[in-house]
Amino acid sequence: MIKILVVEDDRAINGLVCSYLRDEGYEPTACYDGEEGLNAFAEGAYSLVISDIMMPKMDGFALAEEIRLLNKQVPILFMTAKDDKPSKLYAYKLGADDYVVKPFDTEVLMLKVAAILRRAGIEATKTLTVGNLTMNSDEHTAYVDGEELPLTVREFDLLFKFLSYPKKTFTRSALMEEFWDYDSSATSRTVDVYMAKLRDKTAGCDGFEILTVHGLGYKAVLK
Amino acid sequence: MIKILVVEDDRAINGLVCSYLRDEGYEPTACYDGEEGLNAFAEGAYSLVISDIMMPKMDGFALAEEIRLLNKQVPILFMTAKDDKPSKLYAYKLGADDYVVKPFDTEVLMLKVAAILRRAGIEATKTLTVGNLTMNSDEHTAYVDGEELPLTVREFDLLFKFLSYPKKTFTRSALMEEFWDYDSSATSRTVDVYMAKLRDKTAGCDGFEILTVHGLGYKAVLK
DNA sequence: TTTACTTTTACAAAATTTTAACATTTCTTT
DNA sequence: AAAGAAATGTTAAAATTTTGTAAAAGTAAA
Repeated sequence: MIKILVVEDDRAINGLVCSYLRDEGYEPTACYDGEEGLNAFAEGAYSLVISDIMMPKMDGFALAEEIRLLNKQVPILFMTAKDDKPSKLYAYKLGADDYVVKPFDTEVLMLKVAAILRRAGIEATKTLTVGNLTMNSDEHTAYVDGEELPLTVREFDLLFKFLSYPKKTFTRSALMEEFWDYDSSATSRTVDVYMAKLRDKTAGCDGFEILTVHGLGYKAVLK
Repeated sequence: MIKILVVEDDRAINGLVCSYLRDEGYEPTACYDGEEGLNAFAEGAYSLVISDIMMPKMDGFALAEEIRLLNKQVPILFMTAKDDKPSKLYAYKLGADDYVVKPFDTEVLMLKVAAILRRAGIEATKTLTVGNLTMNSDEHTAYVDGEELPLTVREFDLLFKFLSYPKKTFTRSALMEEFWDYDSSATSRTVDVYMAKLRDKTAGCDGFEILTVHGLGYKAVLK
């Protein structure tokens, strides 16, 4: 699933954009100011940031500068009412990938999103890379240092989920609900067995670690 | 006939690529530097540009920029010895559709060409060659080492699909949806029977293998 | 009807999932 | 700090699910 961060203080516009993105099969996260956006970005692994420019607390340009410190590659798409050249130029200087002027056609926005992702090589191969591990959800394969790491479907799904949301703690029941059949009678201890398997199989990975959150569940943390 | 512009100063490589393209049924035009390539592009209606990056007179990036002024859509595929990230990113920014690093496998290049044309909605090749197997979708025929391999319609369709998207995993239901009648009541186990048949019939093929992705479906991998 | 192809069926084989038992760690209470 | 309780780690066998395959049964075209 391709995660997109939407930062826009106008709740109506934010909701509209997110809803269209969801319809297109993306996984949007809504934030309502730059500060919130930056925090969210630091937490999750986003493939694209769509941001307004004029916002309270931290404007879009400041947000982009901060994001660039964290990640030099993630594409950024600005939405703005300003149509003057200076800010456009500034946006491109910050490595913005595109620029839509409000009011915009949501269809145009979706096309731009698809184009940006394609250009960034994200859509083509739905891959996730953490350290020396690369996972490809199309191929359902994982590679460590270029060598294939055999994972069963359930192992793959769990690991992909954990690495898509680094630092987030997942409870056993949340995982069971998401990845097991609703009528599965399996014990939640089953999850523990999978965690042990994943820890074992990913022992050679240098970019993350699966930690136990005693009394709650598990999480992956980047290192 | 699909016209492809090949811009590459190394005459040996240029000739090789053109010859393979011709074998696949395309109509390649050879140019030996960026300037020549740009002139040729302005003259003819090309469906795809394959270009080296380091060339005399005008390099591949400059050529791509010029071509983008003339045509915003034509797919561009770069060939290069450079494997560094900056130039890769720059290439994508220019709207490159793909990127092969020299020395490359001509077979891989042909598959990429077919994939790009398919993505661009341009009618793809009628023939597909993987190792000693050649399939022709027009005639619905397959040849292994020049000898005809008898395949039924369904077998042909399935194999052609798998080899068009090597490494991609296809679920049984996705295959049923694509190749079986909407009202077909056939079990998804039917797919398994076809896989067994294809494995049997393609036992003499040396370029690929049909693998089971337990719990998901099947995929073809090149070897 | 014959022929070629498709689908089902049934059983074997393989792979994965789950359980269960015991070991270890972490937390809580004293 | 120590003991007990609770949660988690680990492992291998058992249970279940998925897949391989051959042969029978069904279908449609020549």
